[in-house]
Amino acid sequence: MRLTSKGRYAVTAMLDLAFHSQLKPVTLIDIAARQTISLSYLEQLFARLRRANLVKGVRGPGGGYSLCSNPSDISIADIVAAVGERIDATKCGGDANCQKHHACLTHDLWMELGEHIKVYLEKITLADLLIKNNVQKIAEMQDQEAQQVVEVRNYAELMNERQ
Amino acid sequence: MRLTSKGRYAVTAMLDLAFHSQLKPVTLIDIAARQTISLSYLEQLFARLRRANLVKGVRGPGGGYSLCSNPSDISIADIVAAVGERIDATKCGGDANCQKHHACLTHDLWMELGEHIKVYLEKITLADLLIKNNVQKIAEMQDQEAQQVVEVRNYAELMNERQ
DNA sequence: ACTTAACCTAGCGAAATAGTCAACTAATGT
DNA sequence: ACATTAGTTGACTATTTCGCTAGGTTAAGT
Repeated sequence: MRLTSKGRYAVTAMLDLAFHSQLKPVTLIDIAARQTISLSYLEQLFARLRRANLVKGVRGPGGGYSLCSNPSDISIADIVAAVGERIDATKCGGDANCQKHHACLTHDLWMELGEHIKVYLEKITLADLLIKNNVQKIAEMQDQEAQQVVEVRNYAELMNERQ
Repeated sequence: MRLTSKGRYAVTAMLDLAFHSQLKPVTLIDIAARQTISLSYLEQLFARLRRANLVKGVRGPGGGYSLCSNPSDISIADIVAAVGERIDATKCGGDANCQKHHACLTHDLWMELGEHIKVYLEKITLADLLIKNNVQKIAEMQDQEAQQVVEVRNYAELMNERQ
């Protein structure tokens, strides 16, 4: 079992999407900037999220990604599974052949642990996270910082043109 | 977060120990044979278990390892932590500096998940596993198989001597 | 002395992670 | 029509960890 940045990035990006894609699609460039995730890596993750029917992409100017369903219908378990993070804690993947065709001494323990975590993550949806106080505060701060970056960039371009 | 064979082996070995070390210490050779774990790898794991005061080693013939406390006082969380498996699911290890000195959008989610798993594993002790039907059945079968291996080995040695 | 088994250290091959880089295709605004 | 934006794909890579091997040293029993 393993839960790494891959799954964390995926959930963070999906949450960012849930926040900002109400009106129009959100570009990966924006998400990458706000959440400080490598753009190329995000692209890989979103390829998987799209294949799992969690997001849809719109091409061309003004394009980007948006959610396929309501935030209340997308669980953390869905997202984590979509990017291929293994929640299962057994060695055998549930086949009960961990030790020479038989189950190992602790097979049941890991099966139950995996099931436990799965149920926990299935119960939490993007909508649950959206209404959390802390999440809203952080998201607002990120928006402000991103806005400042845009302003600095525009200012720099302006000065460049004047030269 | 990550739970690999390292933690699984450690718990399995400790459970084997709880089963067989009632009367006298158990050698890692026996555990390695019963649980099909590499002996050298087991030695590394037991070095950590010993440093965490979960087991004590007795050198010399008739030596081996035994538990430091009652099986009911040793939780799975203790064992997993002793061999250094990270249960924590955050990127920052709880420091809340996942994103440029601040907490990332999903920091709380991973904190709570980690805490949830920790509590779950803290509640399960070696004694809980010992009384499980499945565990007893598997352990008995392993004992029989190990006994057969010994008999085959003795027979082979006997035939060798006759040559 | 000799065996047994704990204890210690260094290193290795395979796999996975967390990316990067570059080229390609598809849709849109002008 | 054409440049721009956005998404897709694939190959490549530095780094880390895992599971394990190989070799030794130390301490205790017989």
